Amino acid sequence: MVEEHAGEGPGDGGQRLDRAYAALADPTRRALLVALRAGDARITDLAAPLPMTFAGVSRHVGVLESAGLVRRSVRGREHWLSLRPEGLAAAGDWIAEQTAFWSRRADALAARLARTAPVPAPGEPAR
Amino acid sequence: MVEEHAGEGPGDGGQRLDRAYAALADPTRRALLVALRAGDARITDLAAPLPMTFAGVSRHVGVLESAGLVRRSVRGREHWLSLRPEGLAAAGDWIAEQTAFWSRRADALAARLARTAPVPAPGEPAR
DNA sequence: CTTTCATTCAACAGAAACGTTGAATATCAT
DNA sequence: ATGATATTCAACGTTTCTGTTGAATGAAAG
Repeated sequence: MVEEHAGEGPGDGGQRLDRAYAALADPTRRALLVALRAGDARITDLAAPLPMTFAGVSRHVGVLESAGLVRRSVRGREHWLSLRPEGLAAAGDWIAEQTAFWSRRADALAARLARTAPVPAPGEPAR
Repeated sequence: MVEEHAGEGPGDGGQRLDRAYAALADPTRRALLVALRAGDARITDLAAPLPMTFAGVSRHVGVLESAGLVRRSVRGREHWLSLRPEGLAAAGDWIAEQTAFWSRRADALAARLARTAPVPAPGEPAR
């Protein structure tokens, strides 16, 4: 038994998640993802508006790629980037699972309170 | 105008998000969050099962705290940690917003395809 | 008051990240 | 072939992270 707790996508030991969150932790990289919502783009296109060297952006793109957040398709001399929704979904899922757990606990607690005590005010924070 | 694009929680320039994702990028820190789902705990309790120095864990807790993912309440000589759902929610929201955007686009595209038949592809990537 | 417990702090070494520069590679255009 | 374009790669300096150690602080217990 390997203690596969708390939804770290099976297989990797959470390294996928490590890279995804590390990738998202940089504002430039988040900006790249947002830029790609407008449609696929070459690295040149992405780099143009950014206050950074082309090589710098190229690196960031590499990080996003190996985090599984973008896909690259090489077309001759130009590399086209596109979003990879599954990647972000995976990152979102871990968070979702945590918050779901909390909600469940919160609900259970609320239910228990509602059962055993004089209900203070429906819906309102019971203070 | 400051280009408040794409849901970076107003006020900070995304630094809150930076820290949250950076915090989540570390497996030890994620483990701490998971551990806290079982209930509030002192740093000693959290450190016990981890293959790391107490001081090391203390540092990680500090990171989680300044990322807004946990709350600390000092009680005499012991520090009790609890989860801070709003923190994770904020991190989750950015991701959710992105994926929502994609879904909307995907839906629109699907609808268009269904309506107009062999439309090649909007924008560049015409294969 | 002295000891134990819970925690931080400071200094350190090693590793990784960020961005730059200059050179290398491969593709397209003439 | 020549030259321009799109991109990576390697090396570098700086900064930030990770974890350790040893000392310092402060509260509880004896």
